[in-house]
Amino acid sequence: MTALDLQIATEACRQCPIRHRAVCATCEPDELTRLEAMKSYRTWMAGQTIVMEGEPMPFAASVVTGCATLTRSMEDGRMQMVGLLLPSDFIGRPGRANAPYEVVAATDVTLCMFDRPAFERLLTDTPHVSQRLLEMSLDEIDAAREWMLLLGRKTAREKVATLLAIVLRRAATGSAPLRAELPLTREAMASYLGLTIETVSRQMTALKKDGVIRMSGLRGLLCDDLGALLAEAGDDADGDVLS
Amino acid sequence: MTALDLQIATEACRQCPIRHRAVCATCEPDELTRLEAMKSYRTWMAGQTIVMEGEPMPFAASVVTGCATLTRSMEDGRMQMVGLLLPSDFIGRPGRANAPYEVVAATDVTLCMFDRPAFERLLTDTPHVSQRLLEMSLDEIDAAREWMLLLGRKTAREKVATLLAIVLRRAATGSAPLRAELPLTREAMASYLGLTIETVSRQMTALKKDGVIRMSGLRGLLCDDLGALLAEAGDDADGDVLS
DNA sequence: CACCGGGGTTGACCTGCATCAAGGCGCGTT
DNA sequence: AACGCGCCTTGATGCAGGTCAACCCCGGTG
Repeated sequence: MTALDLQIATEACRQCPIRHRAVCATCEPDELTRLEAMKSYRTWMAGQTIVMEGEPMPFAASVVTGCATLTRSMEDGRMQMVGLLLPSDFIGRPGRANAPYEVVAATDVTLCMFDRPAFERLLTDTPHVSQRLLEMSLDEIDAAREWMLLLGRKTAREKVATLLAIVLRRAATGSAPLRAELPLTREAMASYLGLTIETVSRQMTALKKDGVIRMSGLRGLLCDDLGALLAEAGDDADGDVLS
Repeated sequence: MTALDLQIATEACRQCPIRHRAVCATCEPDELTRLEAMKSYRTWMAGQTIVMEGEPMPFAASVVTGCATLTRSMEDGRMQMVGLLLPSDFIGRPGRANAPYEVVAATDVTLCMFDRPAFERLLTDTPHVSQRLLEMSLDEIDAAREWMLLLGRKTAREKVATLLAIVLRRAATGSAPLRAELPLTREAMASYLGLTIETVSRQMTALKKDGVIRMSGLRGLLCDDLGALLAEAGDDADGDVLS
């Protein structure tokens, strides 16, 4: 996350704590003051668990900076990431006290947290908030469905290319070469894609060898030709993935 | 769908057109009359396309009887089912005119359809409706995440067992042997599970051979021991899949 | 009756990814 | 410097599931 992004996030935070992003047109003054009253900030370091699977989740929150992951696991230890939270994404569902999945900080992460009971009261009181939350949920459903296509039908190479494209898109600075900091370890990438670490690694080197991407260090990702990357991703060049 | 189910569905329909299911506690008289005014019914036959991928979708709807599927496809023809709609499920997102995926009738299917502009007006007017829709969306997100775990990490045998368990659960009559009519062809099952037809077929015969399930005809599914089936599914015996 | 066509099953073979194992690189610690 | 530890890469090998092809079953139709 660049200094500019941080500034934008905090700027927006004054405007609309739920989205932590550009002003919400429908924000109303009384909602904002009530939200202000119940919010608090907290930071986790990369790798720390924010909520354990099945544990009570006494808050709802939105991501201010950094990156967190939602993960479901099976008894024998197999794991699948089921949510990737970047700045402005929202965690926690009203009306459910327990988290059905583990929430982990992928990078250092700062959340803007809302006391759950107070937040639920706000929801029932003010239609605007629940409508905005509805919209965000619908976006999330679309993202999840795109993700299912990836998990169910794409090859390893397409999967990796798709993920890299998603990251580049979210971090887009505008002018080529596109440049982004990978917020995920190889392990997290594998978990996202339904692959193993080794396969992810092999596909990354293959994409490098074929000139589709370049790396500067382990985390620095550059791409001269997003079109080529999207072609590798098997998407029809739109890929409205991940809300 | 049995005659009893049908009766329940129509019964509930008078009560709450959105869910087409047990009475919604929060239904209010004026909402109901407005919903009544904008709704209409239509039936499709098994195999018919209800909405094409990318086409305009001039309505929102809820499933009254039968079964429909949402499918995303790639340019080269690979397809992945991303939604399975059973009675009481809802299709169509307010605020988006075009369907991002294909909707197909898996069995003969009857929808209760709402004119989209009118429905959107109702949404902004009455908070209850959007709150109920929010709840349903959140359930759908949870189901999608469970589904991702299946697509990303489960073996073919586990996938098939999981799907059969889901169907049995939704059709549950209570007493063993559990009995259900499979609403899906092998092709649709394969599409749901991210497998090929052949693999689904092989796993089905394997599960039969191992005494986990029995079939009466191609569509009739019986199970004497749901616990055994769930064990094969790799779930920790809860599996709150598919809302 | 023969014919056809659509859905399902089964077998033989192949391949893409997982698995297992070794080694490299960067970094903090003694 | 030497060591250990995370994280990543690379190679060798195996297997689950895809692919291709044949065949079955069943209901509809001329």
